[in-house]
Formats: sequence, structure tokens, C-alpha cells
Amino acid sequence: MATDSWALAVDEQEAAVKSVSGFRLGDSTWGVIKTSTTAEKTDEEEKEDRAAQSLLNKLIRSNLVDNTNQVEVLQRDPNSPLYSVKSFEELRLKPQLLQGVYAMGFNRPSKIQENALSEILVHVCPQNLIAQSQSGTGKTAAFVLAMLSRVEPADRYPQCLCLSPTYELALQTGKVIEQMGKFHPELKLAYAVRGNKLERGQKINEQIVIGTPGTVLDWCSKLRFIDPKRIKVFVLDEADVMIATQGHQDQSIRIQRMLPRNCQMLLFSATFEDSVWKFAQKVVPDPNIIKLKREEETLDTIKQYYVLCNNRDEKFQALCNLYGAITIAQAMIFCHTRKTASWLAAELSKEGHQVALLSGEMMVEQRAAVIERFREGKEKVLVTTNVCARGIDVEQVSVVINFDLPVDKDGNPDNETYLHRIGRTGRFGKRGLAVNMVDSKHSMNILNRIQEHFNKKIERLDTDDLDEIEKIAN
DNA sequence: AAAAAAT
Repeated sequence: MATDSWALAVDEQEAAVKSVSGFRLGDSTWGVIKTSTTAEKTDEEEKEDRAAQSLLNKLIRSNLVDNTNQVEVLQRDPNSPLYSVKSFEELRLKPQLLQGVYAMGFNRPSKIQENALSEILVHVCPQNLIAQSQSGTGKTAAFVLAMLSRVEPADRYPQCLCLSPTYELALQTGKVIEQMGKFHPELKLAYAVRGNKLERGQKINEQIVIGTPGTVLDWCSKLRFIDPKRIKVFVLDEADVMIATQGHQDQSIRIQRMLPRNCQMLLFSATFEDSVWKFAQKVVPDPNIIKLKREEETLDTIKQYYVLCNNRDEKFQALCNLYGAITIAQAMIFCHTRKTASWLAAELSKEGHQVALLSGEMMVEQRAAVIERFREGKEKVLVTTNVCARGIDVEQVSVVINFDLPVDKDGNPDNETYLHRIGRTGRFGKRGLAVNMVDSKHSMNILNRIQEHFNKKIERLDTDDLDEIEKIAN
């Protein structure tokens, strides 16, 4: 298959696309599963309950998602058969890996896993892949399985490398890798993240490395902890931000250039803005492409509001009025800068509200502790920056507040970040709530443009009207 | 503007 003819096919994507339509469930809604809340539970029992609920919701999610999404698969070789596995057995995963999959509560592949894993694993020669599918559809499990099934545990050097945009996401993904791979006793994972210091001249024995761009680059080049030439699988999670000019492009591309020519590249994200999508196809040679094209689905399960204010102090007052309603479950409050985030957290504390703060200016040890407390539900409200906009999966989050609307460096609306932020809620097809704080004509204009972009109504909310708040909190 | 490094 010549590269040139593929380049043509990309331009004529519509024509070449093979479409697999899923069927839609009726209007039957899935009930939220609640664990019984008998009194006097120990911390341990509490933890187990959470784990059980998370597992159940995963099952619901995979079924729900499976039936409501449309998948587009575009193969590098249009003549090759279109595989779509319906069970994990068909993938002929190693038994230890299959054991890990089932132990995590996955009974059958979600739509993205069905298609992505077929493309990644079934072909004799490893092929590159660019995959887009909305938050909470099982992307992480898909690329984790891809790495785990290609790794050779007997070889004691890094063979799979995965990049995450933030420290917290690297930790989260690392946990998934550890869980899925736990029945392979000789398999080890290394975290190439800030604060993980190794001795000079040391070599990494772990077969899989998860990390953030700066540290991974150091480990591969200057510090020589990793031999990049022996990497077989290279994964970019949140791939659009990893290769975008405003994102981690420099470091990601420098790492990519050190990899061997035959290294398999897998790019995953919920969003690919047009120019980034084109760039991705330049960066990744001869990719297979998978798109789960139902962006609206995310927005259908999330009710969006805005609150009209005149300045920052009014936003703060409005937020205080909302506080009781948002703490029914867990909430995330996004600010544009670290400074605003720490100011807001301090002010809320002064008002007697318990909040946690997470931003990139904090020490990594502190960051790890805060995200852990939030995951455990010990913190109900997290005030943060875009550091938590993507990928962070905390199930009990049902409210997202944009204290500041997401804008890029030119002050234009950042639609991708908006979708990622509000995608922290409404996970597993659960209902979620997003509240946007508007404090000027300018920010109202930004909000209107976001509303137009997604073609989804964002309703006004009056935070002085207690009945209104009651209504949204229901 | 935030994130990302043993700079």
C-alpha cells in the first residue's frame, strides 16, 4: 500500500469511510446505582462500596455507550477486512491479561475498544492509529490493553511508552496499567513524572513507562535512563493537546523523533480541533483512523447554565449561594489562573466552606495527596485550573463550575477545553450539571460563542432565587 | 494562561 494513495484517501475521507452504525436504545433510562447506606461504616467498607459502585457503573457504561454511538473506521488499506471483535477472547489476549480485564469488571469490549483493539492487535504488522471518542468511553483501557498485549515481560527494559499531559493523569492511567497487568507478576511499570528521581547512570528495568513530557524527554535523552530505540509502542493520551502548538508539541515531537522507525504510534483523545487533526495525520505515518462521532451525547446528559454577574466579587457571592446545592455530590471549580484558584480557595475557606486546591504551582507530593483525598471523597469541592480539565475520572463529580470561562492565549473561546471540563461530570451516562460564571460583556460574548459552537442551549440561572437552585440540585 | 524539566 503506497503512502501517496493513502494521502488521497484522507482527502476523500467521506467516500472511503466504512461506517458501522450502532443501534439506539429506547428512551429507557438507567437508574443510578446506589450502595446501601447503613450506618457506621468503616473506612475500609466505604472504600469497597465505592469500588463496587465504580465497577457496576463501568458495566452500565460499556453497554450504554456500545449502543448509542456511531463508529467510523478508516483503514490505511481500504481492501483489508474490517475487523470488529465482540469479545475479549477473540483478541487472543494472554490468559493473565484476560484475567486482569475481567477482574476490572469489563465483560466485553466497549465500542472504541472493539474497533481500536481490532485495528491494533489483529493485524500482523503493527499499525498506527488515531482514535477519537468522547470522554468515558473506555479509551484508557483500549490503549492499556494494546500496550500490555505487545509487551514482552521477560525483556527487562522499557518497550511501551505512554505520555500524559499532567502529573495527575499519569498517576491515574498508571493505576489502570497496574490493575490490568497485575496477573503478570514479572511485569513492572515506571512513572516518569516530576519528583521521581533516580540515581545517575541507573537504567529503567520496567517494561512499561508512563509519564509526562518533560521528564520522559530527560529520561530518554540527557539522563539516558531509557533507551528510546527499543520502544515498540508509543501512546499519546489526550493526543490533541500533546501535539498542539500551544500544548506539549515540542517535547512530544522530540521524544517521537528518538523512537525507532517501526515503533507503533497510538493517538487517543476526545477532541481533535481541525488543524490539530490535520497535523496528527502528518505526524503519524499511515494511520488507521477511528471516530466515535457523537459529540452531542456528552452534552445531552449535562445540563448547562450560566450565572450573570458584574464582577469577580459578585461571582464569588453567587458561588456561595450555590454552595449548598453543589456539595450534594462532588464538584470541580475551574479558574483561569493559578492565582485566581488559590484566591478563590482561600475566600471560600474564610466563609467556612471546606474546599481543596489543586494547581501546577504546588509541590507534586501535595498534588498527589489532594487528588487522592478528592478521589476518596474526603474533599467534596476541588478548586483547580486547567490542570484538571482533562481525563481526571472521579465518579462522584456531578457539578462542574467554570468560575472563569475557558479561553485560549488570544482570549478566544476554547471549545475543546470547555468540552473536556464539563466532561468531568455526566460520566457513565449519569446526569451532570455545568454552571458558567459570566462577569462582563466580554465573557458573555465568549459564552455565546461556545453555545453556538456546540449548538446547545445554555440557560440562565438566578442564584438569588432559592427555588431555582432547588430545581437544579434536585 | 496552564502545563510541562533534574533546565
